[in-house]
Order: sequence, then structure tokens, then C-alpha cells
Amino acid sequence: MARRSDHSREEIREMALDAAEKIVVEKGFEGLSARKVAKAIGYTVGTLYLVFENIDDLILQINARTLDRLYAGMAETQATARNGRQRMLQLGQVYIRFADQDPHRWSMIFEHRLAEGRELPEWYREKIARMFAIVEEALMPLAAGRPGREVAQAARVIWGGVHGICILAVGNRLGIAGVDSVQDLTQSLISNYLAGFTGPAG
Amino acid sequence: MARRSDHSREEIREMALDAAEKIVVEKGFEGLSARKVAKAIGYTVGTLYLVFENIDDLILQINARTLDRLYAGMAETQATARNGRQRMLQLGQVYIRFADQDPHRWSMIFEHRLAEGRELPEWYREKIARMFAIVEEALMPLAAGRPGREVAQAARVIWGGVHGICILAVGNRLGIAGVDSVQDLTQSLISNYLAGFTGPAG
DNA sequence: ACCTGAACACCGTTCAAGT
DNA sequence: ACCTGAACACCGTTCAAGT
Repeated sequence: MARRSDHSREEIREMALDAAEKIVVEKGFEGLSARKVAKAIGYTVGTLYLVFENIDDLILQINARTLDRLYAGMAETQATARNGRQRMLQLGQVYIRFADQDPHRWSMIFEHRLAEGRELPEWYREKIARMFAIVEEALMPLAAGRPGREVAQAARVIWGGVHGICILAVGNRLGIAGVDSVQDLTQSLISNYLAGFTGPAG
Repeated sequence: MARRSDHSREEIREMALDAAEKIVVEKGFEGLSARKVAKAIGYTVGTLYLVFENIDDLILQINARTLDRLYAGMAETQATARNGRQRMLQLGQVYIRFADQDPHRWSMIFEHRLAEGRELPEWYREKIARMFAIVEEALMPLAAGRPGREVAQAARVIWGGVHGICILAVGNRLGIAGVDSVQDLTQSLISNYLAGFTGPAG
């Protein structure tokens, strides 16, 4: 059992986050508890409350890490893709692959619900916003002088859509199987939506 | 405290489901517990286990009721709409309105995750399948002789997409506000996707 | 000063015992 | 036969007390 001053506040915090992530990766959100995290790092549960506000705070920190990794993956793709359409399709692929390769951490972002009335903190919303910014940027060359409002809307439609397909697929609620099918559905969504978005009918 | 033979098994079951739904509507999924349901109907918690397999079973029954109401709303719309495109747009509206008017029950369908390895029962999957069938039927007049496989795929893309927009909107993760915006996004998704789906580019 | 460990108010689930 | 109530193994959170 760890004793006083074995680790700094910051060290305990990092150890706890690492241990918690390991639990989530292996057992999913349901398997996570403050007591298990404490046990894994050799401290008692009370110690966690010196370092985190509460369990929601700890979860939010892990989700922030996950969002950062997803953002990095998207930003990388963005740099390599050729035209807007290719970028959009690649962004969709990156998202689906991310969710498929790390389903437990990805799911936790959406399974975790804040208590009634509580809002996501500003620094966290910022992480979501910058992902939409990437999608909007990829859309720009396809928007042909449309107002920014419409580009922002299209980004949210496509991203919400990709996300929804991914959710239903992971929850096995689409009557389909396999990642390839999910990739197919996502590509279909993006392709056909862009056809309408960039096409003559406006 | 209720005593023996005050109610039949079936009556206790109905009372429990009604009480549980009331809790969910008022407090959301998080507020639901076997002990609270038992208390609300004047029985001890042990009694619930004579009538339900476990708490997951009870939740699944409530979700089934919710799916039935959603299905009824969709089937009604289907009967009144004129052409395929109108039907699709109306189905989207019905879905968003349903989620908006009954967010706690709607959310519970997706917040509830089965234990690792457990599958949704066949009778439940059937309820999901028949909703997709409505969407596929509305798509038919727009599919112009395409193989059923493609129609099924398009139905899943659109429905997954509408769902995803709805999820992100309810979780306040889109940086938008209000039901009207969500309706706008949904209509944009359906319109533009259909433009690509029915358009020349295929 | 730092952390523990016990307490409090909750969970889901089971099952011997009471009526 | 039907239901209880207590037990078991868990939760998140707090805080007086120990080192």
C-alpha cells in the first residue's frame, strides 16, 4: 500500500488515468469504478478524490485523451488527401476505423452522460469544435462560395450521420455485420450527400 | 405492503413496467433502479425477480414499448404521405419529434448496453427490422429498379444518419440548439442523400 | 501534510424463512 | 404458494483519525 509522498499529486493523477484507461479498454465503461482504479494504483479510493473532483471528472479526462487521439488521426489524413471529396471520404474512414479498433474508449465518449443540468466544460467543447473545423475545412473546396452557415450545417449533417451509422453498427442494431459493411455505408452517406450538396439542385 | 395474491403475476408485471416507465420519463435511465420500482408498486425488490429475469429484462420490455410507439407513429405517417421523397422527409420528422418529445425513453433504447457477449433477443430485433422495412418501403418508388440490397443499404444509411444527428443534438454535442435546427439537419441529410441516390451519378 | 479506513447511502441479485 | 427481509458483493462520496 502506497504511503505518503511516494508520488506527487500529478503522478497519482497520471497513474489513475492510465489505470482507468486500461480498465476501459479491457472491460468497457461498465467495468470502470473508482474503487477498481484505486486498487490498480495501490491507493485507497479516498485518494482519488484528492486528485479528481468525482468519477465524472475522471471519465471526462479519459474521453478528452480519446478525442485528442481521434483529432490527431483526422488531422493527419487531412494533410495527405488530395481533393475535398477524397478528404471527406478519408475522414469518414478514419472515424469508422478508430471506433472499430478502440470500441470501448470510443463508446465511452457517448455512453457517459452528465447528470441532469450539468454541461460539458468549455475546454472539452473546444475539442469537439476543432474536429468539426477539420470537416468544414475539407468541405470548403466543395462548397463553391456558399455561406459559412451552410458549410457548418453540412459538416454537422455528415458527421452526425457517420456517427449514427457507427453507433448502430457497434450496437449491432443495423442488421449488418463487419467493418467493411460499415465502411460501405459511411462511404455511401458521404458520396450521395455530397452529390446533393455540390450538385445542380443545391 | 402488498400481501400474497393481491395481484396476479401479470398484474405485478404491468404495475412494475408502468412504474418503471414513469421513473424513466421523469428522471431518465440513471434514475431507474429495481429497488425504486419495487417501492413504487408496494412490493419488495425480491418480488421483481419473480416477474423479470433481471433488471436488463425489465429495461428491454420498456424499450420494446417505446419502439412500438415509434413504429406506430412511423406507420401512420407512411399512410398519409404522397410520394417517396415526401414519405422519407416525414419519417425523418417523425423520428426527430419523437426523440424530442420523449427524450428519456428514447435515450434509454441506446443508453442501455447489454452485458458483454449478450445479444438482443429475436423478438426485439424484429421490432427494429420492421422499422427499417417502413423506410425501405418509402424508398422503393425512388429506387427505380435497383436491387433490394442497395435499397436496404440506403435505408440503413439514412436511418443511421438521422439517428446520429439526433444523438449528437440531444447530447448537445453539435454546437447547435433547438429542435428546428435538428429538423433542418435531418431534412438536409435526407434531401441531399436522395439527390445522390436518385440522381444521374448513381 | 498526506493518506487511510470506516461510514453512509445507495446498487443488483439470491434465497431461507415466514405467513 | 406467495412474498418478505436479510444477506452478499458491489457502487460513489465524505471525512475524522492515524502516521
